[in-house]
Amino acid sequence: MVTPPSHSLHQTGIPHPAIVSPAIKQEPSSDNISPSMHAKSPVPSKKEEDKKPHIKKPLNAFMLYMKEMRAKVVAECTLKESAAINQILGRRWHSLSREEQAKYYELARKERQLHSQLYPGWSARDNYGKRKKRKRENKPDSKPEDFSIRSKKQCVQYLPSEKMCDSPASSHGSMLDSPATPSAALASPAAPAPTHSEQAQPLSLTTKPEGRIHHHFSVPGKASGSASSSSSSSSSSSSSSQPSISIPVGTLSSQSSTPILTRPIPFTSLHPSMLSPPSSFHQAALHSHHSLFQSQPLSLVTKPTE
DNA sequence: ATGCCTTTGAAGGAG
DNA sequence: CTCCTTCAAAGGCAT
Repeated sequence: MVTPPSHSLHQTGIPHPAIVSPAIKQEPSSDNISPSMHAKSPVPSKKEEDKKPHIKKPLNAFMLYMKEMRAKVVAECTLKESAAINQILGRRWHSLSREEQAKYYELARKERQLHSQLYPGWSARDNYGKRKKRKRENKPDSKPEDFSIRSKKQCVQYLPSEKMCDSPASSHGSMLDSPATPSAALASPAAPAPTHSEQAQPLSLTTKPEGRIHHHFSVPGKASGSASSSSSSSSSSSSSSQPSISIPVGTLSSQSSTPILTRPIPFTSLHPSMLSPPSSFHQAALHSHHSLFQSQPLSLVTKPTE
C-alpha cells in the first residue's frame, strides 16, 4: 500500500516533519502545505534530552489551512499575533466551500496515513505533558460567572482598523457577515471522502467518517466561547478557564433556545458518501449553530433556563 | 525563559 | 456511547 504522497507530503526516506529534532530544524517548508514541522519546538528539550525526537502530531485540515493562509492573512491584515490571525482563519475556514475544505481534509488524511505508516506505534498521547499546559485550573470557589474575569491576557482581538480582514472578534456584528455567506454556506467539512469530493459531507461536524460528531452541539455547559466548539482548551468543565469568552453554563442557549441542536444527529452512522449535500436541515442547523456562536458569542443571556 | 492566547480537528481516556 | 482533555501551528504578549 503505501500510497505515495501525491502532494507535498514528504517523500519516502525523509525524516518526517513531524519529527522535531533538537538539532535538526527543517527550514520552513517550501511546499505550500507542508506537514507539520519545524515549529518552535514546544518541547524545550530539557537537558534530560528527549529520548525520542518527539514526533509531533500530524496536522489536521485546519492546521494545514492555517499554515498555508497565515502568511496571506498576515500580509493583508498586517497582523502578527497568531491569536488574532487564527481567529480570522477560523472564520475563513468556515467560509470555505466544501470543495476547498475537502482539499485540506484530504491532505490531512494523507498526513495521518503517512504519519501512521512512519510511526506505527506512535500515539498522540506520547506527547502529552510535554507542553505543560496548565490551563488555569478551575477554581472551586470561583463562581461560574467568572467568565468575565480573565486572569490571563485578554484575547488579542486584532485592531479594529483591520476591518479588511474579517473581524474575528469584533463580534459586534461584523462577524456574521462572513460566515453567513450563503454561497459558502458552508461548509461542510467534508470529510474525508476523497474519492467523492463532491459528496463532501454536509455538516462540518463530522469530520470523522467513522463517526464522531461529539461536542460541537451538545455540550451545554461547555460551549466554548469563541464560538466554537470545540473544546479545545478550556472547557474544563465549567471552568473558569475560558480564555477569552467564557460563557456561563446555559448561556449558549444551544440547549434552551435552540432545540434544534439539542442532538447532533446520528450522522455518525451514516457513511460519508451517504451524506448528501447539506440538506435544509443541516444548513439550518449549521446556520443556527454558526449564527448563534458567531453572531452572538457573548450573548449570555439568551435564556437562562427558564 | 516559558506559557498563554486563539482557532479547528484528531485521538485517546474516562465515565 | 458520550464527554472531556490534550496537542498540533505560531507569534506577540504576560508573567
